[in-house]
Amino acid sequence: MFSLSEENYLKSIYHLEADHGKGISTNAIAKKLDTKASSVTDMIKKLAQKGMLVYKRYQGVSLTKLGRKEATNIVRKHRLWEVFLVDKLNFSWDEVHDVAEQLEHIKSPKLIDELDAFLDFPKMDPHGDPIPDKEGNFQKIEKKLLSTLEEGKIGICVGVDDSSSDFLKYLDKNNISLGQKIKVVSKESFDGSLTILINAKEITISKKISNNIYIQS
Amino acid sequence: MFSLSEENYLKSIYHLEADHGKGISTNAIAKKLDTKASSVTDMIKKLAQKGMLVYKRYQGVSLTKLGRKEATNIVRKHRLWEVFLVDKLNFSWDEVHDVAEQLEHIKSPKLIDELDAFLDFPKMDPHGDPIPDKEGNFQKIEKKLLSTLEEGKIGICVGVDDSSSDFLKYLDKNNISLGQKIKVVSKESFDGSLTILINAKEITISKKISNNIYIQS
DNA sequence: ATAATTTTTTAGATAAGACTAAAATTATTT
DNA sequence: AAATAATTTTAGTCTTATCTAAAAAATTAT
Repeated sequence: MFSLSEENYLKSIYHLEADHGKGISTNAIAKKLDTKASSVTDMIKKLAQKGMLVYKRYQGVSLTKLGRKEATNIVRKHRLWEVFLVDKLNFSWDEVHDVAEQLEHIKSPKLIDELDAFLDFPKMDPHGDPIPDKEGNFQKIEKKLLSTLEEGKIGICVGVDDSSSDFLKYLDKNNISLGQKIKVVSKESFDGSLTILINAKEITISKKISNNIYIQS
Repeated sequence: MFSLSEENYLKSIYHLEADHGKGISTNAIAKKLDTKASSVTDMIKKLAQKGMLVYKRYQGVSLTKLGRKEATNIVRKHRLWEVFLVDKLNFSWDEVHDVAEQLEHIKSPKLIDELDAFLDFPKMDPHGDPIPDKEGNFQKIEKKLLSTLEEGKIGICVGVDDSSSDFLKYLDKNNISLGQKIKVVSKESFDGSLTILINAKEITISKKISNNIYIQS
């Protein structure tokens, strides 16, 4: 069994590996968890001890198979709870994160599989991120950043990179949601801003925004 | 905000007060929480500091209005989650306690009220215990112990005192559930054992069992 | 290649919550 | 009412997970 803290470390390292490949630095983990590097050193020693990751002094860490399995399960729980909150309890996609952050640590062999069934085995969470199945497998979704879409092309929103409440509220305000059809009308080469067509309405978004929206085209 | 530990103390003291009236001894709390009296002393000092209970050295404790409100809310959460687990996730009534024990500590202003609505504002949990509403009010259920029912009389099972898995499994095995009609066929004065009629079938139960079943008659 | 900088680790401290053992208080007997 | 027993509190220790400050190692710049 793992403590709440240990689980948070495993999850963070998992996400960092997904974004930047193996070999995660102490500092990167510290930044992700908003803690100090010295605290990270202590914890990764403990997790290495438990066989969850490989650690060599000054060399950063990589999850072991076991560690990845553990982390995947936490991610699975997090995302299933998010679906529950949105689908069943009327949460909006910008409200779910903090609560799911707590719910993901509930320990029960039966609970999460029943929840999965109750939700009808969803394949992705409210932000378009894939939900691992019981065995830890999930389908990789073909996606690219909206910012890479060429002028005149059409894409469908399949996810967001940033899941902060502020960003998601911005999207809501502009009618951007999962499954939404988006057409790039024009692209400003100076600052990378995009004019896009949504529901027959044109809006202009900054490069920073289009860099956080995933589309399928 | 309260820590997990503080919440568990508040909840235990609340239950002890419900059973034995005000003025709960250090030892009683220690026994309930399976901890040492010295640990209890430390914690009740802290909770007294926070205005959750009244404490005078060597005199035991009583919850303040605020403390009771806090405790009631935890009980509300616990029981709502129990309903969720049984009604939606196919848990049986002997499986819910440990998971609800974890879920009751999830902190979210919105979560519990949405859950309440989602479950259609249930008035009691799977063991027949009342669920406090948002304001902390709940209806007291008229009930008495099956052991006090006279020969020939009929009652309806409305709750259980002991919620241990073993006891609940015993009840399942003998078709005793909430709402079940029970007729006392005969009463053995020697050991207080009861022969009862359930679904046209007679079974004999010990005094210990009948002392843990609440009925309405 | 050496100096300066950054990153990482170690050492020692702190807070929460639990524990043991001993002292203080209250309750019960005789 | 004194003696004994039980309960409660205090004092000091331990563990987990944090922190700060300083030392060690690695990286980058000159």
